[in-house]
Amino acid sequence: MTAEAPATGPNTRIQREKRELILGAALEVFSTHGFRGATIDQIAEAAGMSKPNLLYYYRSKEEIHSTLLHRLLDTWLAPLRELSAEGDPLKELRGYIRRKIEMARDFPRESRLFANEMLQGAPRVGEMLTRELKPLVDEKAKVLRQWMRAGKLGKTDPHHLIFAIWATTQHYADFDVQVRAVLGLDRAGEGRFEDAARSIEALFLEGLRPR
Amino acid sequence: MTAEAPATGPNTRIQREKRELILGAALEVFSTHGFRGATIDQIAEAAGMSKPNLLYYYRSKEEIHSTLLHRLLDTWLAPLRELSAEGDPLKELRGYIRRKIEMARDFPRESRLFANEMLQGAPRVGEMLTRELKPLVDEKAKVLRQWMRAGKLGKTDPHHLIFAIWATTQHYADFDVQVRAVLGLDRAGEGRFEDAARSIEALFLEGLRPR
DNA sequence: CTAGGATTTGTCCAATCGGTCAAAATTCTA
DNA sequence: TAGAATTTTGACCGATTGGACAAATCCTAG
Repeated sequence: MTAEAPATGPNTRIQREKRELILGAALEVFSTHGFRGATIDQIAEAAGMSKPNLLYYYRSKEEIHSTLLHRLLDTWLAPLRELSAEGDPLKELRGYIRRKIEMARDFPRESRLFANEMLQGAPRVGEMLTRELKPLVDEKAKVLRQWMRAGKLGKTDPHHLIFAIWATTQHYADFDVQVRAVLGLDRAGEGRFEDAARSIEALFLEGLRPR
Repeated sequence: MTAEAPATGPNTRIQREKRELILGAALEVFSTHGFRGATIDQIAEAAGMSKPNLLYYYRSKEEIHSTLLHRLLDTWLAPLRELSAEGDPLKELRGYIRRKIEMARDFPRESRLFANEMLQGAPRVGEMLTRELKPLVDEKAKVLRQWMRAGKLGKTDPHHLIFAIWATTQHYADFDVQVRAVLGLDRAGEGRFEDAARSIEALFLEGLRPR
C-alpha cells in the first residue's frame, strides 16, 4: 500500500527530524534567493535528500515557505512581547533594542526571509500582519504612550518609534553586505553588532530621556 | 539588410523612447518580484510590446537589470552628496533626513529594487559599493566627526548614524505593507510620510543636540 | 524473521523560462 | 514614392522548473 502523505503532521521520529532538516535547508535557500529564486532541487540538495523525498514531507514549495514564515513570526515578535509595562521605561527600551540587535546578529537568515516577503507585498502573510502584528504593536504603543504621559519618557509617536527600532536593528541583517562594504575590512568584524547596539541605544535613548 | 542591434547606445528617437519605456516597466516588475522572480514576458507586457521586441532593445534580462541598478545608484546617493560641511550641522542633518524620506515616498520602487539586490548579497553591484558608496560615506563621516569634535553635534559613531538614517527612512518604502498594516486604515494615508519625517527628525536630532 | 507500512529515489511530464531567427510591417530618406 | 533601414512579431528551441508516479528499499511491531 502507498503510505499516506505525512504532510498533516509529524508522527514518527524520522518525520520530525526530516521535516526539521528540510526547514533548515529551506531557510538557507529562501533567505538568499527569495521564493521564486529558490528551487526545490536546491533545498533538497542542501538537506541531503532527493527532490521526491523532500516532496514526501512537504506537499509543495509553497507549503515549505509558508510553514517557515508562520513559524518565524512568533520568534520574531518575542522581543516586543517581552517589553513590560511594569519595568523602567528607558531600561525596557534598551532591553528591547538589545534583543532586536541580537536577533539580527544570530538569525540573519530569518530576518532576510521576512524582509523578502515584505518587499513583495506580504502575499503570504499579509493577513497575519493585521491579525497578530498590529494588535501587539498597538498594545505596546499604548504602554509607551502612558510612559510619555507620565513624564517618564520623552514624547514621540510610539508607532514610529517602534518602526525606527525595527528598521535600524534589522538593517544590520538585511543590508549586511552594504554595512560590511561601507565599514571596510577593519571595522566589519563581529564587533560591528556591538558597535551598532551602542550607537542605536545612544541615539534613541538620549533623545527619549524625559525633559 | 538585418539591422545592427541597437544595444550599444540610443540612436534614433524611437530607440530612446522605447528604451526608457522598457526601463520603467522593468523597474515595476523587478522591484516587486526580484530579479529571478521577474520574467521577460512580464516586463514586455508591462511595456506594451512583444518579448522579441524588448530583446531587440536590450540583449538580455541581465542587461536591463544592470542598467537599472547602475542608473539608480547616482540618484540614490544624491541626498548624501548634498550634505554640506559648510552648513549648520543640525540643519544639514535635518535636510538629509527630509530628502531621504521624500525619496522613500516618491521612489519606493527604486528603494525596493535596491533592497532586493542587497538582500541577495549585492551580486551585481557589490563592487560599486566599495568603489563609490564607501568613499562617499567615509567623506561625509569625516564631516560629521569634525562637527562633533567642534562641539557642534552630539558625539556618536558617524557611520552608524548614517546607517540609522538610511534604515529608518527606507523602511517606509521597503516595508510599506507592514507599515500600512500596523498603522491601520485611518493612519495609513499619505500623511504617514510626514509623520515619519517628524518622528525621525525629532528622535535623531534631539539626541544629537550638542550638550 | 517476516509482513506491512514507512521511506527513498529514478524516471518522467507539462509548463515556463530566457533567448533566437527569419519574415513581416513600419518608418525614414533621398 | 521607391527603396533601404529600422522596428515588430509569430514561431520555435533547449534548459529549467515544480511536481507525479510507481517501483525499490528500509524499518519496525508482532
